[in-house]
Amino acid sequence: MRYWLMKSEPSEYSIDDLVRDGSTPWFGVRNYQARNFMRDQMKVGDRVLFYHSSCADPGIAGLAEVSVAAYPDASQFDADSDYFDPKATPEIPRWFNVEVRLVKRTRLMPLKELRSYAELATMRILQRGNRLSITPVDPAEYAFILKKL
DNA sequence: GCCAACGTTGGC
DNA sequence: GCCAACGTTGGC
Repeated sequence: MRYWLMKSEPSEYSIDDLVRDGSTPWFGVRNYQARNFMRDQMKVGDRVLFYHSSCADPGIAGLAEVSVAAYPDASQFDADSDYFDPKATPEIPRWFNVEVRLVKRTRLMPLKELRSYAELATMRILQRGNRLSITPVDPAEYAFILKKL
């Protein structure tokens, strides 16, 4: 089993939305590295840290798990969508998404707190210039975070 | 709103 | 295939 951190802007999709929906397709990722993680590595049952980004209180807001393996992201074919990609076709899709299911809402564990733990010093999300919206999390880092939540 | 970091685009 | 310009991310 692998562990991941997935960022979402709460103004777009928050932990409250996931509590309401139970599960959701993680569509709209338009970065190749993040796509490759979803398409090639994420498996049903993988654990996910749900992270709020680009907001007043960035941090980990809940736990989720991969509930459906990657399949072509429907929004790439939708001309009315912000995520439309004219170069993608159903025969040769370019973008994929998994689905994630809520495990539980947690307290908000702020970015500042994450930075305060020496145990998490090498976490991808904490490195300067990090922008990837989906990143692998080390099992030891995941276990440490779980203990602190 | 600012700005550093980084990915993508497109001309050559 | 290089690389400058441009756009986006995301914390502050």
